[in-house]
Amino acid sequence: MTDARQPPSASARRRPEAPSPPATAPAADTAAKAPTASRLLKEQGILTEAENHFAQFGFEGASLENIAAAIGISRHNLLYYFPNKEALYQRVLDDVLTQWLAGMEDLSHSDDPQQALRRYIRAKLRYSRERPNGAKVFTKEVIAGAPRYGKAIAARVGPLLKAEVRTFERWAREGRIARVNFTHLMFIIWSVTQAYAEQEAQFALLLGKPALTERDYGKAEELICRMVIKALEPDAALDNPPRAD
Amino acid sequence: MTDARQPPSASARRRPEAPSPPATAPAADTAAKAPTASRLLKEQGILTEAENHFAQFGFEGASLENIAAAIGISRHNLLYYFPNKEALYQRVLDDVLTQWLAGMEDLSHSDDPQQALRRYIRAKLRYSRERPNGAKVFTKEVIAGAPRYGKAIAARVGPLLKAEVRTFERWAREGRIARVNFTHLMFIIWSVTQAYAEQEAQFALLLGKPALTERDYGKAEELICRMVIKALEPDAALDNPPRAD
DNA sequence: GTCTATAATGGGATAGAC
DNA sequence: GTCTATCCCATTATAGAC
Repeated sequence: MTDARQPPSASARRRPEAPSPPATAPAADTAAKAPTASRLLKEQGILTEAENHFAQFGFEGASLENIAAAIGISRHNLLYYFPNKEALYQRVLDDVLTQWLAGMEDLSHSDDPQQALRRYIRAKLRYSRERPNGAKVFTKEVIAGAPRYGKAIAARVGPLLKAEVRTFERWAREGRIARVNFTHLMFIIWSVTQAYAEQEAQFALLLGKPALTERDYGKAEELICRMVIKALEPDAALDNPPRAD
Repeated sequence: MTDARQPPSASARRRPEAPSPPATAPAADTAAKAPTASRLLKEQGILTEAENHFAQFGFEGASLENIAAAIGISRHNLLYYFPNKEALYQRVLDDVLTQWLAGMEDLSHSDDPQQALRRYIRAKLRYSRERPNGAKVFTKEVIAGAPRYGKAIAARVGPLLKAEVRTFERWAREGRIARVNFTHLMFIIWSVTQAYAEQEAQFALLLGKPALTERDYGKAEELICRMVIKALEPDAALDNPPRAD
């Protein structure tokens, strides 16, 4: 953890504005809130830092003061870009969820169960590795009972999960996979893949390493895929009990 | 406490001889100062409430004021029983870890891989159901990078995990289970079983229920066991198990 | 053991400077 | 449009009085 936290110096931080305004189409949208590339850039910087702090301290524990200080701006400057703490938090979670749901849609559109699952697990693990703090913020929110983001989870994840389960059930009817409880299967896949983001510190600690390597993630992927795919291997012709959901 | 951190030297560990059990750390303070029964009772009440609050708000977010108020005492009365927030937090985590490690020791002492794993998964899921807040506090600590409890994890979990992996490797040598990465297998079992504590809110939300029922936990247990046991079925025809080393 | 005072922190609103 | 300064109020850790 780079803790090169520096006190917010009172020195004036004059950043020259973008010297050349986009002369191409300035009049396209007259007074419509121009996205202003520099603003988007700064927002992104705030969001990244906020993700780090929310991941480490949770919603209550994180402070706007520290988030702002970590990127060298004042708290009031931060509040200019996001109206309040809650809005900043919601944006962080929105972005994480958007990334995850993209991977889930891919899963539904495939037509080869094994390959689709392998791809999904691989993608989810890659997110965990590349953007662990997003997963951490999400899990902390869920642990607390999803008091601030529960509605968004129900609204955005619920429908996709149902579609996913329907896809699995179709595959099961076609005899391509065994009929297990597919909802719980998704819960389990989520849990495991996210654990490699959230608990990286613990896993690395127990492996005696400073951090997990690409090889470690490869081993995890191999084992997770093995577990999922073996569990979904059709039970041959032993018996095919139509299991109640 | 005891900084028994040892690098996982694969070289210095040649003999599979049964190692002397690495003296699990005695649970916190012993009977050094004869605590009265009423004091123990009050301590337990504080610990239970602290577990709830730390689970919901994290270390930074929880306040001694609220914990004390929830059980009808003053903050200063609480501070009489626990010197500060940090000590209270450590005690909560000590108690959780003690419970988990007991289940792990049982796993090592069994002689039937399948039965042992089923029992372990069932026990871990039962903990998740009966005492979800302990798991939540633990996971939140790990998510934050284990800044306050990392040493205890390394000292208490590490040795047991190694013993566990050695047991699995013996079973694999005997051809009773397939040879997978057993360390990651344990990581995965932990992640999944704990997820049913930490993420109960999310799972229930997505199932459209106010809370998970015993049936839900039963379904989870069935699927988790299936995944683990199928993944450990010896590959038989593919490559013959290495009978002797 | 309980109650109260103080200092520090943090979120938020408003006004105003570049 | 972007950023800073001042004020306000709630919360809380800590210390000390009773």
